Order: sequence, then structure tokens, then C-alpha cells
Amino acid sequence: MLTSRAKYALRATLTLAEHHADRGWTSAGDIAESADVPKKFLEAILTQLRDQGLVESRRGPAGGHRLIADPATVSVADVIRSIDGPLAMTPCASATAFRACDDCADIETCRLRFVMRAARDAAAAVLEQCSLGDILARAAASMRRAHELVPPLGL
Amino acid sequence: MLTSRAKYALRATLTLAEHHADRGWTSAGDIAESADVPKKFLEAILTQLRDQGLVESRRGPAGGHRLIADPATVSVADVIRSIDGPLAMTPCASATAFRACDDCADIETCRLRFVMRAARDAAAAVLEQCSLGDILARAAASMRRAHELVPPLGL
DNA sequence: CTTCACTCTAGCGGAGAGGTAGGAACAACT
DNA sequence: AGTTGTTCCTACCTCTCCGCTAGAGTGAAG
Repeated sequence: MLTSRAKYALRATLTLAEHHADRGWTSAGDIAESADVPKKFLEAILTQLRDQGLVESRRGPAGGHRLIADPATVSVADVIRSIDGPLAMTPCASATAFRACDDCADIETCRLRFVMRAARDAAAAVLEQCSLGDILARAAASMRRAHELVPPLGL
Repeated sequence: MLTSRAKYALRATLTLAEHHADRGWTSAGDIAESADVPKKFLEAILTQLRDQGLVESRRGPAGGHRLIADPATVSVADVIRSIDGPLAMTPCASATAFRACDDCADIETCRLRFVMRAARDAAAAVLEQCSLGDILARAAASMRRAHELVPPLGL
């Protein structure tokens, strides 16, 4: 399961993605409100996202945070990895942070590695394929659809 | 990441799968040794597997544990779910244990659900496809290959 | 009736999750 | 220069769960 941190990070980066067009700065307080995340906790998450190179920040009045890259190039996998670490279910199945498992006698003869790797690859393909921009676009489309399905009164 | 419990459970069920042909009982001590798992801890794990209906047990001398079903019909996903719970990264993306997320305002408008669901489906497809029997077969095949690559001395 | 195994309850140390508090540093504006 | 609004940093808290162990109880076989 995802940690709350990671889910909050996704919601936060998503609202940053919405404000990305004008390259403006959004304050932690504003993000906290619109993404529904405890403010102080969000601050810690944002610093982590900054340390990972996803977000940049500026202090002072009119300061805040913003995405560094275009939302279309930031994948859900990027955000999750920045907060929760590798996607794989075992260290030895990770592509981005490969490491022998602590308790595995011999990595060569481990019978579980290949299936763990296959599962990771399958999930990673989905999460790397999907960008923050994709999510916004999809949400906008479904809003439109909902509007068509429930037309204004009188029609 | 998988918990140690789940990885131990996989190793344990795998050794049970090896001993499944004769429908015999394997003691926790023997499993612990051959799967390299702390014995007392393994006992707890085996109880959990029993409660989940994967394993049956018998007491007394010549007692022990064995798989209930044929290894070819027990998937890696079955074992993991029995120990760690749902595969999905969020409760709202789980197929076997669907539940609204605790902190999600509205499940209908959640913008993350579809990608979480897609990732879960992709990983679950792999883990449900792969049975304990498959793993044994694959390991046996790779043993044979290794043997061919390193032929006996004098050839 | 002993022996060998599972079974159950209890607990324990450590790590990490999920926050919170308070203040220091910094930038803008007046 | 001073005020204000923001990020940034350090420290701390509580709670849960993980990983694991101890020890007594229960059932089955010989």
C-alpha cells in the first residue's frame, strides 16, 4: 500500500500541475487547502519533493512552490518513487534501486526474483506511462462527459 | 515492499509444494531449515496460511503441514494476499478487498483511482498467472540449463 | 504415558508512519 | 529599517506494526 505521504504528494503535485501554465508560485497553505492535506505535514512532503528534484520553492511573500518540469513529463511513478522509494516488492526486483535482499541466501538461485521482477515491470509500465498532465486531461474529459449526461434543466 | 512474513510464506509454501506429490506432512522445523526461516516465526506464518485456507496441519509425531490444493492452482498472489493483504496500492483500487480510502473526500471524483487500478491490474495479472508449480518447473529447467552449460569434467 | 508435533497467548524492542510545534532564515514591500 | 508572509530546519510526540521469542497447553501416534 501507498503511504499517506505518497498519496498526499500525488494530490499536491496534481494541484501544482493545474497551476503550472502561468509558472506561478503556490503557497503550501493554498496547496494544503485545495488538496486537503495537513499543512505542516505537507511542508515536509514538499521539501522531500524538492530534494528529489521535482519541485522548486521560493521564500517570502508571493513565494511558494511549483513544478520544475512540465506536468506532461512527470509520471506518477516519479512522484511515488520520490516519496516511498522503489516500486518493486523486493529490493532484488527493483530496476531503479536494485539491491540484494537482506535475507536471501543466494541471489542467483532465488526462485522468486523473476516473478517479482515481472510484477514490478508490469506495474511500473503503467505508472511511468501516466503523467500528471494525463490525469488532468482525463479528469477534464470526464467532467465534460458528466455534463453531457446531466444536461441543464429544460433540455 | 513485501513484508518478511510474506516472503517467508512464499519460501515456505514453495518447499511445501516440493513435498506435495506424496501428500505427506512436513514439520515446521523441517520447513524452517530448508526455507531458512526462524522456526517460531514460521509457526505463526503457517497458522495464518492455515486460517486463510491454503495449508492444513496435523499434530503429533509424523504431523506437520501440507498444501491443501495442488501447487499448480496456488498462485503467488494467493500467498501474498493471505499474508500481506490486498495487492493494490490503495484500498479503493483493490479488486478483492475494495474499500473507499480513509482520507478521500469523494470516491467518484478521485483523480488517482483509475491509474492505481490499472497498476494493480497489471501486477495482479502477473502474480495470479504464476503458480507455485510454475516456479518449481522454472527452477528445475534453469538447473538443467546450468548443468548443460557446465558439463562434467572430461567432456 | 511418553514423545513429538502443532497451537495459543503474551510480550518485547525497534522502526516507521503520521503528524505537530516553534522558531530561524529569507524575500518583498512600504 | 521594519513588517509581513513565506519557506526551512530541528526536534519531538504518539501509535501501530514488524519481526521475533518464550512458554505453557493440546492433540495424535506408538
